[in-house]
Amino acid sequence: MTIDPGTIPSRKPGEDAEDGEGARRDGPVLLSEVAARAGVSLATASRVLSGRRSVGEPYRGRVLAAARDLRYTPNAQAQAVARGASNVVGLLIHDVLDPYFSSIASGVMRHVEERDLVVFLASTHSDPDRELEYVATMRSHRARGLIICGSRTTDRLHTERLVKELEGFRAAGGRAAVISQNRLGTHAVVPQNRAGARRLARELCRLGHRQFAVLAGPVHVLASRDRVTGFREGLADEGCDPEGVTVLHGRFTREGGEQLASELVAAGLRATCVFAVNDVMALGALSALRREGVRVPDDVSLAGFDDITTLRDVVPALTTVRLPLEEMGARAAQLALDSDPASPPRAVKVHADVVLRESTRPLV
Amino acid sequence: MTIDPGTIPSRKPGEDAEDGEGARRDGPVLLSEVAARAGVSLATASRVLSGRRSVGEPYRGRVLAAARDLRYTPNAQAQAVARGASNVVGLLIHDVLDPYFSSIASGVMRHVEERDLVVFLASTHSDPDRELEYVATMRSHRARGLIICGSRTTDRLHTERLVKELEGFRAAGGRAAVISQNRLGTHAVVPQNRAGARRLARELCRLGHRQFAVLAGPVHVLASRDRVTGFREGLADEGCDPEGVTVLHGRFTREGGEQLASELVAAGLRATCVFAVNDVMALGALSALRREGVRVPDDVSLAGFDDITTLRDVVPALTTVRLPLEEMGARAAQLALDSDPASPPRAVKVHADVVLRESTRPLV
DNA sequence: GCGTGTTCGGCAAGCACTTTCCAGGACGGG
DNA sequence: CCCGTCCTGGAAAGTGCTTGCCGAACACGC
Repeated sequence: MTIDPGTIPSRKPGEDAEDGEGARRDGPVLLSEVAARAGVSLATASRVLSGRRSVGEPYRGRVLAAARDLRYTPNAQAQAVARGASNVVGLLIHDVLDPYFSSIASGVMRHVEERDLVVFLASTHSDPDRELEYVATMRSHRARGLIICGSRTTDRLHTERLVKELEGFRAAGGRAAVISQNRLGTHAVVPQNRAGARRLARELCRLGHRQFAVLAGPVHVLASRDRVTGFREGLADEGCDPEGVTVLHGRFTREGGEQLASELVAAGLRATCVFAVNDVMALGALSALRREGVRVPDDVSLAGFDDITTLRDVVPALTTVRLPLEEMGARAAQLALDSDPASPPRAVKVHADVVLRESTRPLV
Repeated sequence: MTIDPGTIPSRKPGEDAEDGEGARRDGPVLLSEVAARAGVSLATASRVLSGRRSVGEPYRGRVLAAARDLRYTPNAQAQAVARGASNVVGLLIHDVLDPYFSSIASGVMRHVEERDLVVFLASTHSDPDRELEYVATMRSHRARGLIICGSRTTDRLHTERLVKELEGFRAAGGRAAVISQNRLGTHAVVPQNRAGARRLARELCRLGHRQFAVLAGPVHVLASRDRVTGFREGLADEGCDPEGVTVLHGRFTREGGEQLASELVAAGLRATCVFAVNDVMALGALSALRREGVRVPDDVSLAGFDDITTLRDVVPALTTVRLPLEEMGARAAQLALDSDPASPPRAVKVHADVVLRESTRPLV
C-alpha cells in the first residue's frame, strides 16, 4: 500500500507546509477560514466566491488566493439551504442494467453535465411503491428537476398517488418531466408506441406474413398495451385479421421474452412472425428460439421495439422500431430544467420508425 | 391534458379541503408549520420525526398526525447541514452506456438502496479532468461515500492530483473506495486482471493456439496493460513466445475494437487467436471481423475480458474472463460505507475466471 | 416527606452558507 | 459646495433543521 494515513500515527509537522497548506485540520475547510485568511468578512468572501456581487480588487484577489491555498470547496448543501434552490436533478428509472433505461439516462446526463448540475439516480425495479418513495426522496432533497422514465402502469390508484406526489414535488419548487404515455400532469416526452407498432405491422404484412404472435409485457403496462393495440391496427390496415394473433403476456424483461418464446414453441409455433413488444424481450425470445432449434428468420421472423444499442451485436440483426432514446432523455431533461416554471405542461411526441433488418424476411 | 395548473388562475378555495389539506401553500411545508399545527415546539416536532429521542405520547401522536396531514417532507439538505452528515453517495463511472459500468452501478445501487441513501451518478467519459472535477463536486456535496470505478490511468501527474483530491474528500468527512488496479490510498476492489489474462492465455495455448494478436486499449490504461502483461505471462508459461504476439493499441471502446480488428485484417491476419482486452472491444472486433468476412471461430478464435451481460446475446458466444461486476460494485459500496472510518485502507481482490465458450476453438 | 433520579418540553445556540440592510466613501452634477 | 447617486464592505438576519442544556414534572426508595 502506498499511502495509508490510517496507520501513520501522526504527520510530521512541517511536512506539507510548503504544499500550499492543504487540508491539515479535521473536517472540511469553511468559508469563515477563507475569510479569516484573506482578512475580510464572511460576506465579502461569499460574494467573491459566488460572484453574485462585485467586490473590489484588493479584496477579490486575496479571497481567491486564500480559497485556493486552503483548497476550499463550498458546502453545496448549505448553499442550497441558504439560497433555497439546489442543483440536483432526480432521475428515476426501472433498472440501470436495462439498455433502454441506460440509454435514456445517458441522454439525461449529457444534458445535465453541461449545466453543472448533479444527477440523483434511483432505480425502482418496476416497483410502484418504490417509485412513490423515490419521488418523495427527491422532494426531500429539493431536487430542482425530476425525470421519471416509464412509469408504465395503468393502475388507477397508483397513478393518482403519483400525480399527487408530483404535485407535492412541484409545490416544493421542483419541475418534473415524464417519459411515458401517461403524462402525469407534467411535461412529457411521449414515444409514439401505437403508431410505431402500427407501421411495423404494416411492413410485416407487406413482407407476406399473415400469422402473427405477440410477446407482450404485463397487461397493466401501458407501453406494452399501446404497442399491441397499434400492432393490431396495422394488421387491420393491411386486411389481416387483428383477432387472429396470439398474444402472450409475460414480464417486460429478457427472461419474460425467453419464457414466452418457449411457451410459444411448446404450444406448437404456428406464427410465421413474432413481435416482441420491446427489444429486451426480443433478445430473450431470440435466445429461447435458438435453444429450441427454431431458426430466425428462416423458420420464423422476429421483430422488437426500441432499438437498444445491444442490438448492434446480435445475429441476426433484429428488425425493430427505432426510438431515439438518448434524445428522449435529453429532451426530458430540457423540459424539466429549461422550461419556464410557469408554463403549462408540454407534451413532446417522439416519432418511432421501423427499421427492417435481418430477423424478418419476406415470405415467398 | 388532464391537469394543467399552469393555466388554472386560482384554485377554488375549499376544493381539496377534505383531502387531508394537501400542499396548498407556496413552497414546501416546513417543520415549523408541523410544530405549529401540532401545538408543540420545533424541537419536539424534530425529535418525533427523527426519532432520536423519545417523546411523550400525547405529543408524539399529534406531531405525526400533523406531518401526515400536511404531507411534510423534511428538507434533506438542511438536515445534512444541521447534522453535519449527508446521506448521499457519489458514484463515478466512465459511461452509463458501457455495460461494464452499468453492471457495477447496478451493484452499487443495490447496496445503497437498502440503506436509504441516495446515489449521485456522474460520468467522466474517460476524461481525467472531469474525474477530478467530479470528486470535487462530491466533496462539495459532502457525500458520505464515493465510489470511483476504473480510474484507469498510469499518468503520474493525474494520479497524484487524484490522490490529493481524495485526501480532501476524506478530510471533508467522506469515505472513498476505488474499483481499479491503482488503489489511491483508499479502499479498493481490485480485479485480478493480470492473473485472469494469464489463465486465459494458458487455456488458449492448450487449445493449440500459437499465433496471437492482442487488441489493447490506450497504452496508459492500467487495466489494459495488466491484461496484456498477464496474457504474455500465460503464453510464456506454456512455452509460447510472448514477444511473438502482435499488440495493437486503440480506444478502450467498441469502436476501438472494430478499428483494431479491421487494421489486423488489413495487415493480413496471421494470428489464429485474437484477445481483446475487454468485452466491448471484443464485440467491436467481432462485428468488424464479420464485416470483413472473417469467420469466428472458424477462421480465427476470439476472446474478451469482463463477461458483460451483453455477451449473452451474441453469436458465437464469446470466450472471456469473468468478473463479478455487480458484486464488485456492491463490495466497493460496502467498503466505502460500512467500514470503520478509522480503519486503514483495505484491498479486496476479485478473482477472474476463464469462461470458455464458442468463440474459441481447438486447433486440430 | 425528602433527596435522588429519570423523563421529556422548550429555549436557544448552533450548522455553513447567502443576502438584506446599512453606512461610509467616492464621485458627479448643478 | 452640497446633495444625490453609486459602489462596496461588514454586521446581522435570515435558510430549515438539529441538539445541548435547563428545568419542570413525576416516580421511587427509604
